[in-house]
Amino acid sequence: MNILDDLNSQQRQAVTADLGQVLVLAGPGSGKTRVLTLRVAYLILTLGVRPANILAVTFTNKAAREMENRLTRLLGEKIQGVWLGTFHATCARILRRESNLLPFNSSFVIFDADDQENLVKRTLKDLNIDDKLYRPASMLSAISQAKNNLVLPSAYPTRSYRDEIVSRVYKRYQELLQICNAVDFDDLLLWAVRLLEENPPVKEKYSHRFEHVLVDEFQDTNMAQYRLLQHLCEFHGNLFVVGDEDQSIYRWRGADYKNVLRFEDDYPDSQKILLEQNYRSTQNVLDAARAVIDRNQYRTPKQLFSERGAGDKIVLYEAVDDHAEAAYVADAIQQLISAGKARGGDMAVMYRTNAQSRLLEEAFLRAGMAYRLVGAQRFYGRREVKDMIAYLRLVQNPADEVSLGRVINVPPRGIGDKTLVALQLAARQAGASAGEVLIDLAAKGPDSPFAKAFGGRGATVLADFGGLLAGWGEVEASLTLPALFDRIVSDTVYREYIEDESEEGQDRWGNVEELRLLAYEYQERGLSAFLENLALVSDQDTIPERSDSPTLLTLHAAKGLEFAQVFIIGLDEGLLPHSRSGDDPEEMAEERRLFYVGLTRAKNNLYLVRAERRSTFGSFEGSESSRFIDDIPEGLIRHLGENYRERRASSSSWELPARWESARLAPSAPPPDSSKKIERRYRPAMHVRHPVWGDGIVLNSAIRDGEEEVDVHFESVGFKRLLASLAKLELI
DNA sequence: GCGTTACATATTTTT
DNA sequence: TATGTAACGC
Repeated sequence: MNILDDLNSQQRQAVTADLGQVLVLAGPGSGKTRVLTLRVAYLILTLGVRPANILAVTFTNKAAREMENRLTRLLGEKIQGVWLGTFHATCARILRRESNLLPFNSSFVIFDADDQENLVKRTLKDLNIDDKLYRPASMLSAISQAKNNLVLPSAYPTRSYRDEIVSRVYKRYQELLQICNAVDFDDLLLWAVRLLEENPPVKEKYSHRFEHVLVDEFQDTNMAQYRLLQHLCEFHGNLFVVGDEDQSIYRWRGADYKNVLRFEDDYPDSQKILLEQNYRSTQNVLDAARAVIDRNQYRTPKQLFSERGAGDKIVLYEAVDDHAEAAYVADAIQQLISAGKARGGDMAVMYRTNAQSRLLEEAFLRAGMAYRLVGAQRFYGRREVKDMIAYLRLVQNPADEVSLGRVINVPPRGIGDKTLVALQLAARQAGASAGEVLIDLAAKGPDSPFAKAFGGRGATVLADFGGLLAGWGEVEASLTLPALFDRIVSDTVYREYIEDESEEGQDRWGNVEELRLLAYEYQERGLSAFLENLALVSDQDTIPERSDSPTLLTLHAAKGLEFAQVFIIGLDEGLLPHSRSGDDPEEMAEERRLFYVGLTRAKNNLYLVRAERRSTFGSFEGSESSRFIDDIPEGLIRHLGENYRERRASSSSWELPARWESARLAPSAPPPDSSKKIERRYRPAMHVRHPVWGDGIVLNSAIRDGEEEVDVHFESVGFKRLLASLAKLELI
């Protein structure tokens, strides 16, 4: 069997493992995708399993596509029928098939993060809850967490007053989703699990069908996904999962690497196979990575080894400040390129937070160097793109009030807040969807029973909009998708609305055209397939694959990628590990894994970079070296930078061009004149009144940077820190 | 409905 | 620092 020829013994053991439950723990660069793909090929070619009886799930479209390509190369036509896709896409597929058993119909739309936020805001308004005290983002994360753990609104625990609020918001949020004939990302999983649990025949159908279930990145599964897998493989019991606890970096999205341990508990007869040979990195890189990750608990220790030799030492560069840090990176990369030691596309700069990319970009720009920034502004997040998608969604699903709210007055057609609220009210009372009311208004005009609910002008403009909607609905079946798209653009005069003389306007229209191009590809499959893909495809998929420029990206975005030269910047306490991880050991362990993921992206060289001082929100502060650096054995490191000037002077290496010093910003302005003393106007225990927050008591007051900062406890909102010069505080 | 201003806020973001 | 947003006034 030639597909097994190039495998090492561990890989071969995994690919040809006996049926039943198999857990493959695959270190970075150990060929896990290869093993997964070959396992599918092995099932089909050697064991004669029919493709339609195989389900393979991944987390990203990219991973799914990658697998599909490799399988096609191996199997050709024989891959036809394999269910291969992301968790979410797989669930959506099942839900559409079984929608008669669910509280929404098969034209349901999938709400993305943006839509969710809109809906939660509306929920809060509905329930008269202060969105300052109960932030939509925090409500959503609580709801998401509940869904990931399969907790329904009725079962939401109410241990505190806050829980009580969340519970009410969760409940109402779900009702609104249902009114909109929509589901959110988490619902796709949750509903799929409920569908299987509450309808035994359905579960039987799918679990009979899927003789083999295979899973990629298993360490990133949450409770809902884990349960789903259990149900789907219940009948045949063939569950093949591949993952690496050490690369679990999505805890905050509900992922629980402990599912790896759970798997072994739940399936005591399962086989466990470790892939420990690394084909990517030099031994020095692996040794450093291992030193870092070995400090984590609850994991299977692995002995990663490489046959690529020790390689170069890891460079640790300590810059004087964050500007110098960025300048060093840009310079070092330029030197590498001009010395012919690397190509731009071989290099990446990784950081903990997106904000860190700004200084890098500036440094690259100043040096006249091209770069590729991952995850900056998202194509699908652009306003004009979202607008067009909202129109299309309304055609498919007129009940979608979030999309309706988005575009009913875009371009402006005189439908304000009041009219919109009246419309929703009328719809609720009639037990109809907002879209139906609009269409009825358009058809019957003043004779419509709804006309009375609005002022004369309101009824007219709403009817006009309803007319548009109804018109699109009629032609949807007969027009191709791009034709429908054009019709909407022309009916709404959308181009004239966004395209002005400015470059920005041109860009905007360009984005709309790009979306139309995408619609063109969906001529055959139609509107609903198009919308589903838009919802389930991530922005990562829109990144151009090929480029010969260095890549700038977050550590999260780097997972699964590899580069010859890797720079990791910001190795300071507070940034990596991030201060938000606080003293929670689980969070700290995740920060460590994140660093580990970054380290193991490197094939040849690693550059760890930090700054003695960096500016955070305006103020300039000294920073401590990251604790993770201390974990790397001294013998693997070569020191450069601020603290090591002597060594630098004695070495004639290219890592430190003299130029970088001049690349730093001009000396900063002299410190604010401290001679002009500022008097403290507020003292503890003073009673004050704020125009917004009302009455409060001064807790403390201090002069900082020539400004008086006052800490006040308000009766309405609690603790606030204010600038005396800005806040209009009144003594009472 | 639009532009201005004041102010709060500031991780990561596979789907 | 710089950015987004929410309330305010026209």
